[in-house]
Amino acid sequence: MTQDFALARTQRTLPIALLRAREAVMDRFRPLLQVHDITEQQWRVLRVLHETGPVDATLLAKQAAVLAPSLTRMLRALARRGFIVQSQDQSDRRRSLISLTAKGAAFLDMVAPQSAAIYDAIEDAVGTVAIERLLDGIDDLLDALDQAEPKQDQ
Amino acid sequence: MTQDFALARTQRTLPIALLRAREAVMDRFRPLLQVHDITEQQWRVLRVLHETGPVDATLLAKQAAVLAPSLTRMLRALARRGFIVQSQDQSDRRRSLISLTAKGAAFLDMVAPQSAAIYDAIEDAVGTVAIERLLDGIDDLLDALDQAEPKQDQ
DNA sequence: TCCTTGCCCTTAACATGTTAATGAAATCTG
DNA sequence: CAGATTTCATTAACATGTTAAGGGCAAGGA
Repeated sequence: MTQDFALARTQRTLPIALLRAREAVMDRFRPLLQVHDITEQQWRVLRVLHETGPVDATLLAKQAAVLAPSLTRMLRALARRGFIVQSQDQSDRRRSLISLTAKGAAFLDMVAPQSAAIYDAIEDAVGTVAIERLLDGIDDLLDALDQAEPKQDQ
Repeated sequence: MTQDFALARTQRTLPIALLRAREAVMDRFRPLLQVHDITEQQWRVLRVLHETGPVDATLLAKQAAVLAPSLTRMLRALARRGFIVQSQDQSDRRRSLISLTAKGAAFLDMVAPQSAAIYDAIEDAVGTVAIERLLDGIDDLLDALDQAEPKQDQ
């Protein structure tokens, strides 16, 4: 009873394949994150903050690919550790500006080389060209999908 | 301050790119899942059960790409709705065999065409060839990663 | 100005992700 | 066969995903 109707084989569908790929990649990073007592999502938030400088929560959430309610909780945790500070935007008091602290930047500088080394090992194993092809394929997928269903943002 | 040290641009790394791709695809399925009051993960479990027939929890978890503790909770919910039944394997009483019920199969048959239609729309938007290339690229990634770090399973 | 609308962030509630620990059963080892 | 080890499933504890709702603020229209 392999495929006797309209559904594709589960292992050969985008959602599961993308999920598996992500899990396989993240498995390489998990030990590092665990040693430094930080979650994958928190690490993404810190990296985006480093890249962009102070930003409001909405943009930060989008860039780090976390949902707003998750970000609210994570910021509490990151602030408790002194990695970020949150201040009110004076020109629009609904907005909250999030900034990396010196302590947060130092943490990033400490972990970044190890993170980069893991990524390099992945590139060695998979091949830089193959990874670039994959990233390009994903970009094309994203473009095609929001071309077909044009959301208002971006 | 775009990239002044070892870390790559976040938007151009495998973990985030794979996550975004998955989100973009799942956005298409979410309305359907919501209408039928089922989660994405529960839908995966039902589909795998349909494909494979009765299986033990460990294999089911692996095929559906969910963790064992999550599966335990989900099976409780799916059993409550009468979609699956759980029985003890007599040859190994640690194992629990999970089977799709007639009601579960009927639910699958009802939702499957709509799910397939959404997938077809995605294929139309993205292109079958591009999707196949992406899936092949992911397969290569997975192969390369567990070649480099050979786990005992599979 | 009032008031409606929309946006930003937060909270709530429930489901899943993640790791560690546990009990029960099977397997291995001496 | 007894003790140690491994495996299967579950539970626990905490973090995040997901949707809905709410409060505060901004912008626009009558």
